[in-house]
Amino acid sequence: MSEVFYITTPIYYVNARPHLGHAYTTIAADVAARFARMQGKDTYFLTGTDEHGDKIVKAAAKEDKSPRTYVDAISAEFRKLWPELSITHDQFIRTTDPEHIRVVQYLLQKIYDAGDIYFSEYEGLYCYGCERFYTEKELVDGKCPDHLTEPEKIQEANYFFRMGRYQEWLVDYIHKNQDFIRPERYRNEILAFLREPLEDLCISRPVSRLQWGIPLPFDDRFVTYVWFDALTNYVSALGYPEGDKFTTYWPAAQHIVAKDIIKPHGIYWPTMLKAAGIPVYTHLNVHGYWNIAETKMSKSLGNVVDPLAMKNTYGSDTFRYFLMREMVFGLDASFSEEALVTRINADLANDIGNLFSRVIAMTHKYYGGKVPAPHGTKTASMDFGLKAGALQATETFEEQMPLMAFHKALMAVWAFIGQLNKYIDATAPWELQKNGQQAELDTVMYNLLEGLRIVTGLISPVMPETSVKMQQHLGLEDSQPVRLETLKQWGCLPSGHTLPKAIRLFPRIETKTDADTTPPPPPAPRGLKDAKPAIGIEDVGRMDLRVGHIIRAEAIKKSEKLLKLQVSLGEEIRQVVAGIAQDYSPESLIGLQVTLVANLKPAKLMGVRSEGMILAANGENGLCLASFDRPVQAGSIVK
RNA sequence: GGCGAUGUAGCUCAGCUGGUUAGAGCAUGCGGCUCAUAUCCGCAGAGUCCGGGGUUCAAGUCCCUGCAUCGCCA
Repeated sequence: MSEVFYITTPIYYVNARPHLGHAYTTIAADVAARFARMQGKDTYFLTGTDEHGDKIVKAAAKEDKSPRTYVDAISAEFRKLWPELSITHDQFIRTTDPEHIRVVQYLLQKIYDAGDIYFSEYEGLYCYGCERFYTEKELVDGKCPDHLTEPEKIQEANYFFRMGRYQEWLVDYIHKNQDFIRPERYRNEILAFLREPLEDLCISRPVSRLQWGIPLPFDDRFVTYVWFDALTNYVSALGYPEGDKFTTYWPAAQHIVAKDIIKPHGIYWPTMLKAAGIPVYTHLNVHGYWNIAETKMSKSLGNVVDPLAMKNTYGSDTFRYFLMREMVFGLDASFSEEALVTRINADLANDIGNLFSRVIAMTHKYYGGKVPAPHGTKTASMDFGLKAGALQATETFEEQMPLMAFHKALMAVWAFIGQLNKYIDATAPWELQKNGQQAELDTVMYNLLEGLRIVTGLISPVMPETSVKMQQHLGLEDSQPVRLETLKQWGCLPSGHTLPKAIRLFPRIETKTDADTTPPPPPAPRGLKDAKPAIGIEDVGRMDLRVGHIIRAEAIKKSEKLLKLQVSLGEEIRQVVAGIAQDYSPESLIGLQVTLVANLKPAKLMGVRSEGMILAANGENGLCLASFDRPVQAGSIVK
């Protein structure tokens, strides 16, 4: 095994704010990086933002900003988000970084000098609305499918990268390196694509059409376009061509990407590297999409899951665990808060949280919190396959993690957690205590704590915060990063030291069952006391509020609070029952202007029909009717 | 239209090169324990392994075909 590990996420295009997909990719890369560190590898983890291109210019214009101001703002959002999700990247690169720009130009020049970039003039159908060319086939009735206008035939010249030249080499390379692109389905997709002749890649845009880009070093009338700029980040970040980091880490490079960008990463990038004389990366790891399930809980979220909101509601570790456990790397998965809550309660609260809690609690009960010493061979019968189970879990974990099979790795850990819970049942420490079987009890309790030590280590790449918390409660030195090697050895937990009291690692989340069909309220927008859930303008619009003039008022017999009012809305007169008798006498109301909810369903109060509702403030000195500071025509709309 | 993938318990999915009564988690029902976050442990029910052919002593697993869903390409 190599001693070095270099992992990257794609650099995220800043025409949109961070969403679930970004979070997943980045967390997956972080988990891989943390695992590599756990293996003792010299690890480098890169992420960043992609900031050039016409979409950015447009998005910036929409917000009335310069591209620079705009990309600074969105890029900052990504940069601020990652620490919230416990992301431990070593570098955050931006394609607007001067060092990156220099490397892109260096690389372009190098490939240009080698003769793999050429200039070519061509004629095409151009839609000015879309600012792009269309092929005949893409058009609908000869018109742009977006703008429904006929594109114009224009001539343009651009620079092209001779990608086709490397097609054979690439096919051959993919055949020789079975796991170059993985999982296999995406490898097959790339190979299928490569069965057709590979066209050369247009890598420029004339400055007349786009200024927000990196100028070609050999022709300043052009800037480089999208992929050439973006992909280069993986080497520019390392200081290619001569940086130490490049020399050290590049040979161990791995990329993680979502399936929508496999072509640039699986085809453009390897051929670019080949043309530049750079060895290709070792693995392209491709994952699927998160489908957002429309459920009761998530309706209010719309179709975008905000990673930060998830973290704030459920916690970073929990969110990370869910994403890693729920998705089979490579396949699509569906996201719903219901599924998330199910995982939290079942896997985290019940399985691991409760296990941790009960073991620590027993340690306090039986030993005053002091870790007992095991009794070795004398109590060997108390093993119940626990040591073997621990090793099995660790080995499976070690096997699956480098394959990005996070769900399988976690399943192995949970199998061991299940075994620990069974172990408690089988050994029944409370019985041992009652029967005075001290040696057995010592061994059992030590084994449980030791088992927890291993669990703590195994979950650390996925749930770093929880892992640290557990380590502290097991009396382990948290300053020491967890090493995989120590998880394969049984008996590393020292005896004799005193543990802190147990804590709830993962509180259960109470779910409302059946009866509750209304979605739980989204958080109130402000910190008001008794704040109600947020509503949209359409909800406000549903209320028909009117100015009413009170023309008659009388008390309702046997009621202390209610008054019967006749309220004029101009065209009609409404009878309204109002609960204001304690603060207003009937006489005092005549002629007052009030606010009336005019479309409230009629109801009977104390046997009296009421066709609306008068609004009033509930102040310290009783009720105060919502009135108007000037005369307003009865029936006027209030909004 | 071409290529490919998938279709297994109510839900989400494991089932490698074909071989005993088809598995796990969640959900459901019952039982047990009491150390623990009303948690944990055990048991149970439930599946024509998409339909139809075929190869084989033996097929969820291989072949053909149909249907459905999805992806890539055009």
